[in-house]
Amino acid sequence: MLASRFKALADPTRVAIVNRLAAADEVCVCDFVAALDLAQPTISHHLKVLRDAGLVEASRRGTWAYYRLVPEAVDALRGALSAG
Amino acid sequence: MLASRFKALADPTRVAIVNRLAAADEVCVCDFVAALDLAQPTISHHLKVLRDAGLVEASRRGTWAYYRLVPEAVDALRGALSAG
DNA sequence: TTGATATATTGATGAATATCGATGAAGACC
DNA sequence: GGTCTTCATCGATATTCATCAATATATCAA
Repeated sequence: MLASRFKALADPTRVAIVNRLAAADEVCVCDFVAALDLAQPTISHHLKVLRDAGLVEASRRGTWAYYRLVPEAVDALRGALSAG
Repeated sequence: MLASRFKALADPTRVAIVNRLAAADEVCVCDFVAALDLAQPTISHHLKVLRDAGLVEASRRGTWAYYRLVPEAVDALRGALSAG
């Protein structure tokens, strides 16, 4: 659905995550934990919400997990805000 | 804030309201009540959420209230989904 | 195998939210 | 004035959500 994707952005922490991902291609989870002032499980929870919404995807390389935006999903949201 | 505007869209009913407003310039509250299958106070509540978020504004003409989108606010959301 | 580090999941709790019925406020019409 | 219609607000309730502590999983190194 569309609202479930907007719902994934209905939180300051998750907007901050998406902003960082829009700026840099890939971001490590550890960077989010360092940058946002929240416990690690909380960050992990927010990343899961964004993953479940299809807005981001993750790849694991060694011990680290890297997240990036899913451009089509972001485009879909942009489109929903346009007339038509 | 930005997330509070996304939060205003984090509900199917409110996405439907915004969709209708994007299609027609102005929509009467009574039309929302007729179209969406919810009680009138519930519609009124959702319209207030959108008003508080600055996404829509209302004008009263006689007994009826007409709602329309605030283009700048919608543009701000679109912009937040773009890089930069 | 043992230990250390990086993420994810689970469980609990307090706060926020969607919904409705009842009520209030304000205009239109007799 | 009195009544009807339209919309907003209030009060109550059930559900959802953000957060953390504790624990689990996974990878690497020694």
